[in-house]
Amino acid sequence: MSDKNHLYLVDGSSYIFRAYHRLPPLTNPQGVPVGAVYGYTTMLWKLAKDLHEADGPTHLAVILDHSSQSFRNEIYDQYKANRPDPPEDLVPQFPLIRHATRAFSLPCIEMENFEADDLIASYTEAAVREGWDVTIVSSDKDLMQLVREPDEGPRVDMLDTMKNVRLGVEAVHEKFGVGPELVGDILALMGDSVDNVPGVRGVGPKTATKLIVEYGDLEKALAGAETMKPSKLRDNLIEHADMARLSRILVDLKRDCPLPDALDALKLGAIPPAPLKVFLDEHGFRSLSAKLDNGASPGGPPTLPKATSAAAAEAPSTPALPAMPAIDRAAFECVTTLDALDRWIAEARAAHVVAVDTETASLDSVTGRLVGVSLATAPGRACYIPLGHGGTDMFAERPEQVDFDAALDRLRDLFADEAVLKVGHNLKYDIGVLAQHGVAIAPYDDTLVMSFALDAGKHGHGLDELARLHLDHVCLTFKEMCGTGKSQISFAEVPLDRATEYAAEDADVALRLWNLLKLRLPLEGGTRVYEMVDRPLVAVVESMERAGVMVDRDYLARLSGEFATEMQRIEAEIHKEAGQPFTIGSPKQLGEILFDKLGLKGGRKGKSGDWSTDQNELERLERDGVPIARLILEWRQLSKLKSTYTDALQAQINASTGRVHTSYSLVGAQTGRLSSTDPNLQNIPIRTEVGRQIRDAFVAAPGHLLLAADYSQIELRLAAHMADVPELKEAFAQGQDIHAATAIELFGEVNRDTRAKAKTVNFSILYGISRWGLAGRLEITPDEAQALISRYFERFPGISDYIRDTLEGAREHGYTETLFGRKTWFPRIKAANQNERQGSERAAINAPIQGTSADLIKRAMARMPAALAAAGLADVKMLLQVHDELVFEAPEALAEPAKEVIRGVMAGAAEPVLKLSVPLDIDIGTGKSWGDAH
DNA sequence: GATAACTCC
DNA sequence: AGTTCTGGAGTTATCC
Repeated sequence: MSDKNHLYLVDGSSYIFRAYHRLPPLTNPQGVPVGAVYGYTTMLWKLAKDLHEADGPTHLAVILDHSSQSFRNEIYDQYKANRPDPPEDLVPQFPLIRHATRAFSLPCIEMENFEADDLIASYTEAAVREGWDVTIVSSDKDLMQLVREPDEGPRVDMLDTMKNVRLGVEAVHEKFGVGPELVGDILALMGDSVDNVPGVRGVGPKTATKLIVEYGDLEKALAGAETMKPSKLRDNLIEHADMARLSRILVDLKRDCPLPDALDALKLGAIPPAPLKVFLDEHGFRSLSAKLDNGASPGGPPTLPKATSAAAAEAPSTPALPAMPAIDRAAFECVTTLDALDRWIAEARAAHVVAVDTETASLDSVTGRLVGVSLATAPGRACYIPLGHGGTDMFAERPEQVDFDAALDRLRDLFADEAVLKVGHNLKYDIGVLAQHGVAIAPYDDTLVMSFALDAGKHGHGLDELARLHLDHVCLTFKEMCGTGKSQISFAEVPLDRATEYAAEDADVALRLWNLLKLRLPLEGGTRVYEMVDRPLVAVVESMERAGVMVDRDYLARLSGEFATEMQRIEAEIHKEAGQPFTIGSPKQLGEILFDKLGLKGGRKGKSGDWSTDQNELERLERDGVPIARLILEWRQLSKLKSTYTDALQAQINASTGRVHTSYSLVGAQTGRLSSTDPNLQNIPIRTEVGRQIRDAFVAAPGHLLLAADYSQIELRLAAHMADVPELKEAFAQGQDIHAATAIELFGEVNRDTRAKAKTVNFSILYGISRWGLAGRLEITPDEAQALISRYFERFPGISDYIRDTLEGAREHGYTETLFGRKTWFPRIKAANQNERQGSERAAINAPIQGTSADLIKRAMARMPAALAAAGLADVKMLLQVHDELVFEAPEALAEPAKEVIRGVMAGAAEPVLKLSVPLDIDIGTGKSWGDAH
């Protein structure tokens, strides 16, 4: 950070036009349109907040056009003559820009006869003469003439706050192909239809750049026209030379206007909150107002997190903090004696917080051998304790290290110390590794989970990514330590000095991130969901993973064999139908066989140019009476079941436990759902009879039963509650068939057909489907689908209100929220690209419902172990979660009593913070296998 | 590594 | 000018 003065000049007039087109048409409580003003206000907030940041403003002024007339009209009476009137709902926002600026106690400068651009140019000149840096907050191409980037001396750049990019000389070159000093010449040749700068007919940006680059400047290009070979361009240049010269004068910026305020008067300081508060409340800018109430004041210490506007969503969230020392890998200590270890442990106890990271020989927390532990006690204070480096056999060479057991004994006490908070990034992993050695970790904070609670949807949450975003630091990578592919080595083989740099850095970074994120949680409303749901869940989910689930290997092998035989039979039939052998598993070959060789009609091609052969397409062919289609579908199903389940699952059985240990990600789904990998136990087949057999491979241990408990219709229930639909709530309260009830509302009668349709509509609405999507699903026309949707909204007006309110909220704030306050961000909700935007809209409609459902089951999971223990059922183990279902393993005698405890915890998951207006019904079954338990 | 296909809620 | 074709996940296979 430099103590140099840095002047920010905000081009208010051009900003408001852009904001008007980019932001939704909000109105304030008085009904005045304020969308652009809101954008402007959040921009000022962000700019003022960056005071004291590197490259942030020390001085700031907003520059406005005084009127539509300026001295240029005297030079050329047609200047800006055919500019259209501003849109009707933008006009009342012009004066509000001045109000907003005054509310921030910032200088607002305008001057008769001069345009904002001229004042900006003049202030820039004056500041540069004083040796100040200048940032012009605008994306107006005319102002690019002012950019400068000398080897030494002041720098002038531009800042586009909407795209959050800074533009320097390089960007000018990119846009115009020449440096800033020649931009005026380019603009003069091009002309500008909006400002009615004539330019030369037939010359656009490309030709203008070509001419200036070739001849050197405007005058030389005009002079050179005479010698050009005859062309339309040559004629135009000669004919319009005078217009080009006039244009050059019009686009030139006046750099010596009188300055209404002296430079020093533009000094940026703490912004008095009182007038700002009045302004924010007057216009209903609630999120900013709340921030102000929370103590965040833009412009002066303390500087706190930025506004929760959609614009802010695109930038990384980095609150200003007391300065931390730079990350210095050379300062990390490699601990090789017990004395040194004791000193670090004492330091951690004194600090009452320690960041922890474990290194293992493989990436599996159940089998991964512990290789070392790193600790950090303060930013910049970190060490690595190697415990298992070197070869594993008795005679292998091992670098000097502390005694494994003695070190773990000492760490065990520290990690269980109630007075020392343990911080880690993805602690679930470290808890799992250390549990293998009888070491427990409590209390703890997890920066991965904290980041997710704050920024789900904004960016990833990996340690390296967060370090780049929040600490502007690039971490050493695992790849740099261990290599990749065949030559990859185990972390145990990494030399101690390198291992120390890598491992201690991770602990140091985690601790720094924790310092940032713990500050943001309460300010941004993330505390409740983090403390009540996600943080306690880390240990609960870890114990589920470690428990694993028993899988019957012989049974799977038998199924694999059956599937293989059946596949061979079908394969032969398919090849016979096709008249030649081919790879059925290749969609490309299959498409060619079906549509080129056999000449089947009605195929569609995807964007790769290949024929589509997906399930929809094959089912269509089947209906058209094409026998091969059915065979392919059957073959595909068996192939999927065999490769993904019956073969793969056998390989996933852990050799030492004899069980399958999945890994759950707490940050895997933007909505707050868990995800499951290695293997994914959340997509075990159930829909078809053949697939269902795989569920029978998941069995209870001898003397035990599996118990499966699932929420019935949870998302529809939550939709009925959240959108406040009396008819649906009533139907749920009376335990009615909800799809049948919907069918009555939609079609006036219930039969198989109308119920199935109603069910489709119910789910489709939750997913924000369009009429075209529904039409495809129900095989009706888009018009009929639209009629159905309209009728649904008419019958359940709460649903259409919910959708409207959810989308408005997402556009205004950039995020949606669950009933428990979990945020999901939608940075693309205002994307110019329609597909992207509508995709975000559908996701935003669904996220509060799916996310609330995820919150509920997670709350149930977090409470479950204690509830079971309190009922004397500590031997009942929670094993699996499948979004609305929990699977337990219970000693046979405990299965019945466990049912009631589990039902109680699940049904009461919303309480006490929330009273739902619909009951939560739980279906519970038991059996020797997962299949039986359903 | 990308794409298409399929599995689940 | 012309299109819009349900949300959230993970794994396997083929092909480049």
